[in-house]
Amino acid sequence: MTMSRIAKIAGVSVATVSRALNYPEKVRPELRNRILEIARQYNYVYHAAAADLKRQKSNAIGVLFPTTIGPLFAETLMAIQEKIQEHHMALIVGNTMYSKAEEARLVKQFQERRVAGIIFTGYGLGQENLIRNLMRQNIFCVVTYENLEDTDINYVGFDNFKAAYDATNYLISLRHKRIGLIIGPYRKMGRLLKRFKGYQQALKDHGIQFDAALVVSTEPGLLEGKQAMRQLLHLPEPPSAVFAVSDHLAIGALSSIKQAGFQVPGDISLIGFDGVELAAYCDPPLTTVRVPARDMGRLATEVLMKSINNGVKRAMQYCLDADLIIRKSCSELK
Amino acid sequence: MTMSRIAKIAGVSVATVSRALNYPEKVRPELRNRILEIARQYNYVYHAAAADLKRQKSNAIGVLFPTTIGPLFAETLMAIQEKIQEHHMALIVGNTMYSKAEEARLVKQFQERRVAGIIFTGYGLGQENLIRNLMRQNIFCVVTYENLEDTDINYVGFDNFKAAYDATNYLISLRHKRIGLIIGPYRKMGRLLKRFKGYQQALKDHGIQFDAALVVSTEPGLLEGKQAMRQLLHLPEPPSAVFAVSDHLAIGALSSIKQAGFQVPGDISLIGFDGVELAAYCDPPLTTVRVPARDMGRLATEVLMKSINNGVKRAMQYCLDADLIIRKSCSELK
DNA sequence: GCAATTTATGTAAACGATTACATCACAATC
DNA sequence: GATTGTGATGTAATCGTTTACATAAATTGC
Repeated sequence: MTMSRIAKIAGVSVATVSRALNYPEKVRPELRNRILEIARQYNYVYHAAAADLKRQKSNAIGVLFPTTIGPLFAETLMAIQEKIQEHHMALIVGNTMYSKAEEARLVKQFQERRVAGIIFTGYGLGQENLIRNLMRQNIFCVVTYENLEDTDINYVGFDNFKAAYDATNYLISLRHKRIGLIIGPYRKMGRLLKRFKGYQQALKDHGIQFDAALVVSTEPGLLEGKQAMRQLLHLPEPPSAVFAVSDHLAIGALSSIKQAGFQVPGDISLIGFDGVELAAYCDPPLTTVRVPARDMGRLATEVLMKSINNGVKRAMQYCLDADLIIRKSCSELK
Repeated sequence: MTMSRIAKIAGVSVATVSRALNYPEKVRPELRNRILEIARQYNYVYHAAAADLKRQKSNAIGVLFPTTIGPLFAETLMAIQEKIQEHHMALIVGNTMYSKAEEARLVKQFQERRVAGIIFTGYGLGQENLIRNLMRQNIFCVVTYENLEDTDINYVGFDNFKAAYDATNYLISLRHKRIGLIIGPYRKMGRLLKRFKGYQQALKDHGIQFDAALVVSTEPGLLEGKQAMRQLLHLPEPPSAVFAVSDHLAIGALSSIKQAGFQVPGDISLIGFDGVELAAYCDPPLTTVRVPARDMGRLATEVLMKSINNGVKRAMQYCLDADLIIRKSCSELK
């Protein structure tokens, strides 16, 4: 079933059918209803590809994630999803698996489908040129999880440096001096690097010597957190507090600490990052930094929609708050 | 940049350009390279919509999830993702939010995009007609998380009844008689209903009287698990063991039990469902039923690809194993 | 009652690929 | 050397919409 077949049956032109379907107010109600009725009867299904071809754009938008495992990205994805569906658009997703090549492939795929826009989630280093290229091709982009202050790129992020600084600072305020850091592959990822620097700066600002032996860089994951913590525990002079830069890492670390027979926070204070709901259900409930995963998703999608509907305009940039959530996993050093 | 522009520049016909791009072996190497080079130079991007229109199908496939929060579905999604990307296809995702209407809207969207197939993840009740309709329109479907034995529908699932039966049975083997059940909205969802029945049957097979007061049906989620457990704890005669039919519910329940000052498994045995990695990192590590989330995703995608490539054929149906994983959260009733 | 405006509909040309079919050159066969 | 076969390329129709423009009919204003 196609519009022209419907047109034939209704004894009108395809233009009228198209209008009846897309701009109902443009066709006389009586006729419109007749057309709609025929479409329904014959099970007409709109052919998006044909429309996309003619209109030279689609109503699909692409989202790029490193991975969707881990509750954080899943929340952002969910928020994006909801907004997208509100706008009756389609969402094409891709996982880069932290690989540049895979990312390139996916972006190409998005271009081939002529997506209206792309949301980059927590992207790596230096995609700025890629994004500018896309914008030039009229594909609007937004970046989440980062703040790209001195660029002309849309973003909805938070201050990774400050968030890590605050967390470290909190530990210091509890008199901790030997503070371990368990962090993802920060050398490869802009926002992790910023967090690393936030940690360093907090130490520096309080006259605490940075000790490379106290930082473990690892892949994200529960097991990795556990292993990293074990490593820290075996240090000649183990830390009295640990900042695990993801709740998943922290939960892994927690299990390692308990297994070694230590108490949290009695023997070791532990602070996480992300603020996933789960952190509140740990034993003890995990102090953490809440990153605005849902809000970023929501806002980023809105920003994208605005860009798309109003043409380019100037960059829209939002830096949301990431708040320290104090629960029970940290205590003052005796 | 379009094929015909490239054709003009190269002094050949569009057909040749199309062939150079799609069936490289069909055009003389020298000419092919010249065309490819021009395409590269002029930043040619393939126009998927145009091809889809002409070919009357797309290389996109749709996936439907109730929601993507909760680690389980996220894992399945990830597995699907990987397979899809291996096949160089595009993945359109939609969240039904457990709503029939939303599901219908998304399916329509998929149809409009002429997806090659749809993966239904853990679908509700009686979509069988919907699916048969889609198949008739040449949109191949696979259902995961369910086994639809006596139908002609592709599925890659596991035996929900048996999985729940086994878990309950295990508790019974530890001499428990009052076994609580915390479960999602089983009245609305086929697979939850089957699990409920598995629980009932296990009781029955061991001569234990079913007690409706011991089952709490709730939305999935940590908080809900916690509340449900609280409710169970306040019973005049609380259960000595609880089967929480999702690890998330179980973790919520666990926190509730601890908060009330009871021990797991000393006072109350607890068993989860799903077998997410996280369950191993609880305190105590959670005994659970491992559902083959990744495998279902992988296999379902493969089944779909085969359907698509080979035309319809007979239904492919796989019932994978869901194993009981015994850890530390259950003990024998004294 | 006529011109001017508005509203409803039709006409037809795109959009950018794919592909059946036609053509042509050349090699292989007897 | 005529015939057949093979491989490379071209021709042109087609997929199902959208939309600028044309036209016709109805409404308005004076």
